[in-house]
Amino acid sequence: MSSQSIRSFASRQYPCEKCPLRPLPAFREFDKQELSFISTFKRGELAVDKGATVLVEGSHSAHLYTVLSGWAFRYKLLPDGRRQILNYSMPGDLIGLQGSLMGEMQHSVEALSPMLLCVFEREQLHELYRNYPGLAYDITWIASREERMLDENLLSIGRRTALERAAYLIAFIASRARGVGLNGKTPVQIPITQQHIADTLGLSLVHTNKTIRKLMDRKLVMWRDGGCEVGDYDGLKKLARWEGLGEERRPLI
Amino acid sequence: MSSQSIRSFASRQYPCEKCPLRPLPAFREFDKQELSFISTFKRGELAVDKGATVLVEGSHSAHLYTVLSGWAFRYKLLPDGRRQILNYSMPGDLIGLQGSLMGEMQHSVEALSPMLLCVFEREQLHELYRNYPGLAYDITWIASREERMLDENLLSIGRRTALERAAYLIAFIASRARGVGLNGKTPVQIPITQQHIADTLGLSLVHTNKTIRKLMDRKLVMWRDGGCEVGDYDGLKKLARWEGLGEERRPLI
DNA sequence: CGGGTACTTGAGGACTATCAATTGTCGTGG
DNA sequence: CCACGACAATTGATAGTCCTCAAGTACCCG
Repeated sequence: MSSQSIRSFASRQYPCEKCPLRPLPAFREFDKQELSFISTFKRGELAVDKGATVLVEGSHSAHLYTVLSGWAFRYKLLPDGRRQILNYSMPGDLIGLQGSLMGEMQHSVEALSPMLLCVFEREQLHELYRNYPGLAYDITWIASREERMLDENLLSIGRRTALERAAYLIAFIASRARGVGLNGKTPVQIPITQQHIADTLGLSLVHTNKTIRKLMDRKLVMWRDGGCEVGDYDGLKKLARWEGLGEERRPLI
Repeated sequence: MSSQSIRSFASRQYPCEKCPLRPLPAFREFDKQELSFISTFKRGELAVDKGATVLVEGSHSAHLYTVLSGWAFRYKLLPDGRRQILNYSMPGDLIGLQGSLMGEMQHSVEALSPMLLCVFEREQLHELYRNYPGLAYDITWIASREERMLDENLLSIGRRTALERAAYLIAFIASRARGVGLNGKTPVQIPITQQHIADTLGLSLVHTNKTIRKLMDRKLVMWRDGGCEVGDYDGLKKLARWEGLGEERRPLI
């Protein structure tokens, strides 16, 4: 268990009205009422360091977060320490919804990079459902989107070969990252280690390394500066037999 | 693709007021208003045969179902035919929510036994959100529960050994089935073939057979009448290192 | 009886895991 | 500036798991 610091800021660097994410084409327009409610809903911002554990399996968190910046991953552990990464979170994604609804967290979340999170009170979720049916619908939509991603991951781990899996995963993450403008300069830099990939794909670290090496030999991906970059997005999709995620504009809570 | 008949009944054998599921201890109480709205929401009943395809990936279904009786499974296919079973549906479960929210179905659903389904109109979902925040919350809760099950399955396929996976899956299904009173007589009879188990666990049919055989040798499960029965539930849980799903009472839409 | 489906079993080979070591990078302390 | 430890990536060897191929059995149904 890591003990990296979690600092919270009393002040808001990003009031909702000036949310840096909302203008992105990936997100749908919100009307004034909705925006002002979200602004009330937001309790503050939380900055966490790389490696910090944001949420812990088994705990009862009173909060719910939206990623403002940075990357994280969601995972579960077996009693003997085997780890399975379930999905990744990046800007615009909701963290901790499952815990808010079901009471106890059933998975943990760890930051892959420094992150800035918007903090919401779990308690106010009821008010949201009572007074903002549109937002309530959005939250269900977001849960459903997560489910869809899990379905894809399950298909991948269960039925794709190691090489296809790796290709799928990298294409999938890169595709999501591009959707939220994480490709400022060159291709997106995905800040993960091969151990993360191994724990996502259900492979050993050694075999993951050899598999990624094959992708690199084919010039489909590059591994630089402790992270990975896509070399040939379409090549990855084709190898993985993956259609891509037909992402329409989505809500941002 | 199967072409078994799907018959619809104009009449209702089970008006919501006499729903055979609602009295079960697995489900939470609903108030009168909620019940009467659900009764309006319900459009009719649909009877499908074993083997029938209830929903098809890629289609735009106008409906959403709740299982009244029978079993089904949700799956995805790779272009070359490899199949991954994502989860199973049994009485009380919602089918097709993802499709209703996201437009296009991203997975297919096939009946494992004859089924009776309550049919709802996707269109009315908005009215539900507008006027019944409690039910809206319930629907999100249900989506979240599905996500939790997928998380567990992902952990299983990714990090458990073949033997543990099989033990987990059978314990998991049996546990859910018991929750909805499917153990009328003796232990629950799970109406699946070894091919289904193989496609759920990400294993080949042959290896699945050998794995199940080991479970049978240990008297943890029995295979009879083309279905499987639990021989030693706690033994399965222990072998799989699985805690069980702490199921509180849940909503029934 | 023939044909279909589901379950079994054995054998050989492909794919992955484990073990053990090496390399390279980076930040810290001498 | 270099030694040092920590971490990530890499590689080779060996063993084990799992897949594919190929048959064979059992049962049900027309």
